[in-house]
Amino acid sequence: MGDDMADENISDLIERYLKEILADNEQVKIRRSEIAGLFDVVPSQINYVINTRFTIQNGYIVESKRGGGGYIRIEKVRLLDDIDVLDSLIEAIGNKLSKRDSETIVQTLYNNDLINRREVSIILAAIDKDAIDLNNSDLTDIMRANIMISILNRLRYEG
Amino acid sequence: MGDDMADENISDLIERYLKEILADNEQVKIRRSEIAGLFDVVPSQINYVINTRFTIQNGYIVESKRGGGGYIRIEKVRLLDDIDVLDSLIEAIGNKLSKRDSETIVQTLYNNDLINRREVSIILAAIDKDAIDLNNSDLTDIMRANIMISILNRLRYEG
DNA sequence: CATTCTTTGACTAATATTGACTATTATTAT
DNA sequence: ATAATAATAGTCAATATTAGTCAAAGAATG
Repeated sequence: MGDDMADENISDLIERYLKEILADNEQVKIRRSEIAGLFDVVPSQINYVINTRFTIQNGYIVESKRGGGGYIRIEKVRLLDDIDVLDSLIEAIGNKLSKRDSETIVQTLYNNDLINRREVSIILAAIDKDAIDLNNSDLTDIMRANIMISILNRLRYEG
Repeated sequence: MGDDMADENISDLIERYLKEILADNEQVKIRRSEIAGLFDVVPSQINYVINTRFTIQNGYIVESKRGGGGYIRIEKVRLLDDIDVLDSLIEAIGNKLSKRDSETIVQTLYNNDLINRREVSIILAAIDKDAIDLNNSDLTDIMRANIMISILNRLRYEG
């Protein structure tokens, strides 16, 4: 597996194409079918490329709209200098998250000056037991994990 | 292919046109067929734009009259105080909440200076589709409603 | 060979656009 | 006054135009 450009697959080419645009622009807005046509692949392959290569972990956020004039927009975000705390918290959460552990995490965020008091209470409201309760404590813990990870990912970048 | 806005759909253009007028005026009074002619669309598309983009949740009230000299008037409403904004938003949510409506609500919170940009994005992260998805779109909308109400209630006494 | 990554396409979902039909109000004719 | 007509706006369902999901097939990797 020499790092020869010739043996790149099409997904890699599409990735490279988009990243070249993103080297000069904060964001790129595409019509899915256009890019698919440009590389002669089915439209859903664009989703594959986005899902595997433009994730939030890599510092991209993706927004889209369907219908007439629809689009996919990929935006580069500036990651914070010190995201180690966030990354290790995300790593530690896994699939499920208890109420108790979630409170520990929020406390850690606050202690590390990653969020302020007001943000503490917004986050606690978002994962409040009564809000996300599903009459199934396993599902509740899964939901809490998902929401917390989503918020932690958001805190990884500026703006 | 950077951040150009040239390829919006017509409904977005009409929305933008009306909001530009509303930036300088408390209200805008139009003749439906005139605006339709201006953008070369059927008159009922104006209703579509109004119903999807100038709802009460977004801070507009719409009044109209048929017959000769008929019109549509869009008015920006000024909600009395913060509690009123929160109460009417909570009232409007009900049992389920779509992604689109949730974005409108967050926008309204921001427009009324109840939350800042960072809080906007934390809240959006908390109700992100991928975070709260349960492979059942009805349940997703219920979950989104619950979380949003929980957050709005928190803001209600958080100041 | 087993596993993981890529490619494909059928099906689904969201949003926009159109137009036929309806409802309301104003104006004109009787 | 009343009835007919004209001039508006509203509703709703059909169609068009996008993007998303998912699982199966194929390719690459180790």
